[in-house]
Amino acid sequence: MNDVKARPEMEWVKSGEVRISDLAAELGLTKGTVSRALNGYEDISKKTRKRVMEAATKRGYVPTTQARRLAMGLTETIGLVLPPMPSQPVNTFVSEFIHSVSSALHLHGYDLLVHSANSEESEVEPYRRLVQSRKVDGFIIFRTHEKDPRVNYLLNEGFPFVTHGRTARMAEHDWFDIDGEKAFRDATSHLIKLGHQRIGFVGGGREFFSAQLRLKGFRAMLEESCLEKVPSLEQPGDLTGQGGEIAAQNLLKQTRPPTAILCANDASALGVMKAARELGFKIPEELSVIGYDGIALGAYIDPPLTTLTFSIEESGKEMVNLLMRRLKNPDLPVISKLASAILKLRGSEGPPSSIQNKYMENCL
Amino acid sequence: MNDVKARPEMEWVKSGEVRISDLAAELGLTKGTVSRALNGYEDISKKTRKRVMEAATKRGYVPTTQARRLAMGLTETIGLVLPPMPSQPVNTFVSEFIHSVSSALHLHGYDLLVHSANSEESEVEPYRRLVQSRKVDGFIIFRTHEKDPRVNYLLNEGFPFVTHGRTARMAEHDWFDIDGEKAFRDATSHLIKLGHQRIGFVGGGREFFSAQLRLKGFRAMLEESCLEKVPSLEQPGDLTGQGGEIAAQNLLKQTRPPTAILCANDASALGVMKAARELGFKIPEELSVIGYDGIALGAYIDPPLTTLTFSIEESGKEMVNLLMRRLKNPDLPVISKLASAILKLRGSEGPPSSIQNKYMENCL
DNA sequence: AAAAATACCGAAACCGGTTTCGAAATGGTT
DNA sequence: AACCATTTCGAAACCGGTTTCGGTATTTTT
Repeated sequence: MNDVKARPEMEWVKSGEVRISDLAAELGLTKGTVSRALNGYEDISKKTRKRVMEAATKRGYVPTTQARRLAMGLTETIGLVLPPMPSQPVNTFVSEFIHSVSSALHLHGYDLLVHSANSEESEVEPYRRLVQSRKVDGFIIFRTHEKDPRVNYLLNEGFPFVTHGRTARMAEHDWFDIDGEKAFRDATSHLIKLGHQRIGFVGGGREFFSAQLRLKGFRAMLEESCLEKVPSLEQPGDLTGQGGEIAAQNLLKQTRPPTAILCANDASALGVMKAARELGFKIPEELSVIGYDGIALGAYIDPPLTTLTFSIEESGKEMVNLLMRRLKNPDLPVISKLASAILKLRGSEGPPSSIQNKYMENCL
Repeated sequence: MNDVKARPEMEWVKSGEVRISDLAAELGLTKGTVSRALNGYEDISKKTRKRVMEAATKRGYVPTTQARRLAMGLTETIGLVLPPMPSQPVNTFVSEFIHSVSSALHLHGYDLLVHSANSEESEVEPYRRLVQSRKVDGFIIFRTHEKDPRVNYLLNEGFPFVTHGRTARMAEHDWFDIDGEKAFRDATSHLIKLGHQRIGFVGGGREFFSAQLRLKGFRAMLEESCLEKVPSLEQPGDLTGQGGEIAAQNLLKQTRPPTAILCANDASALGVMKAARELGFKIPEELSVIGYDGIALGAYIDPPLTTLTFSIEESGKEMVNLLMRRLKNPDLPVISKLASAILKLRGSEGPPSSIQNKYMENCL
């Protein structure tokens, strides 16, 4: 017995050089047996299992992922397609989100494949390619549109996915979202309670469903508080600082400018603050500004930006949970999860300089 | 002939349902022949090639990636491991970088696998796992340390990778870097020309090699300009806003505070500006601040942050080029590329309130 | 002790492609 | 017409695993 072991063998092989067939030959078994031993099949004796496991760890055997996945008919990979980068990256959401999704997937033995879309081609093209080449088992989609071609395509294909954000077809697919409507109701309510009567709104691009919901929440709270809806106080935006600047100029140059501005995101809010400074508005004394996203940088500007914030970490985790559930059982009914944002008061809002409560009394 | 075609066939199959064997059977060929026809082998007649190609597009055949890669013995995938997220994500570098790397890889037919490291385990662990399971062909590494365990591991394994940033072993591996030393020489020189004599420095963590090089450039320019090196003016930092705040307090509470502060990145600079405001320093009149990174939001604060900036887009592209070259021919000599940052003047720096040029005359 | 049940492992098919090798069919020469 | 060179394709091995099925060895039952 010892003689056999005594013959010179390689002390150490570089990682990934040991195949299952090598192990099998070394142990005098077939690769099928080795495979079952390592994967916990019941038809392997304790003794052989132990032999196999020990040899595997000793030789540093790790199964080749590609081969295993091919044999098992799955990719254990989730795709995430980055939208075309705006010229001005607006916030740190994407990197945080990727980080969170990736680590959550890892707990389930899944990998994250990140693809980037270029702006020339159709939005669904990357998805189509990934589906057809069978590189992924499912998708994480974010920044949904109301009528989202990606969602349409995947629903049509019957391909698993979860969205961050709702769509027109949200009854047909799993989704996770932040309750932006409620968030903006809260923020609006906060401003109204501070005494604001003329509140401006900087939107986030009509294409994003979430932006519409935020606007909806804003309008709803205005109506609930018996404040008249002034169309000129609702400005479109594009989620960038530049868009915020333009919108703010349109708002503040009016004969009766708003005393507060609610922004669809923090980047817009920063643009608004810049424009306000340049037009001579003091924040928060003469103008309150509230953003959405909770970016860390908001705490370092003057005044620190009051914002609506939520846990990106949690978002990623929840979405992965939804997706894993779907992959395990494609026929389960669709479910969704709505998380809420919280208003983080940091100082860019306050009571208006001259409080006029005349309208307030009319309500209720 | 027509009879044969006239029998009912499926009009449309869902994506990814056609295998090469289906195509072969349909065409009366073997899968080997079909494969060679599709891959441009010369031993296929024009006629059959055309037949095969047409049938392939008609049936929407796309080869299964897993199978192809297994057969060809490569993964066509590059790994990128995200470092543990700081509690306050500081900038948009990561998402931009991922986007750029991903789209550059895509041009070469490669995929990007994004993994995230959790802080509990060793830094090399994710790399080890990816190497052993043969999930990737190479790595993109960023935020290098001078003595980088990841680099050590991969060099030892002989596994291909490219770093963003130099290391102690930079002669042994391909790398891309921004010339932070030159950048900080430039920035320091700019401040000196404006008349500053006492310049503070907020570092970026001793563990990052790039931070040390920036400090080196700062010191070199001081010496070149015959300004004395004051140890108390060099404060450590951690690339976060909070770190910047603390460093700035240490600098500005001194009996002779600096008239300008150079920061290892923009996030630190924002922290510095916040602390300066709170201590009553007017920027840029009483204190000049310069950052590094060129984050877009820096343009929206008051005053807009002067910063050193470079193209992340280009960084990603260059690194992918280096890596692709390495993968094609592992035995090529190592090469590197050093790009330069440019000083983007936005307004957070200016001449000191009281210019004292007495020391200047002594130099040369 | 013979029969039946069980434990354990080998053999082989399979996942879906790629690539090598050799044979048949075609074409060109003499 | 016989012969050799090319063209063209089929057959089969291979990548590195997983999983089904069936056959011994071994144990349990009667």
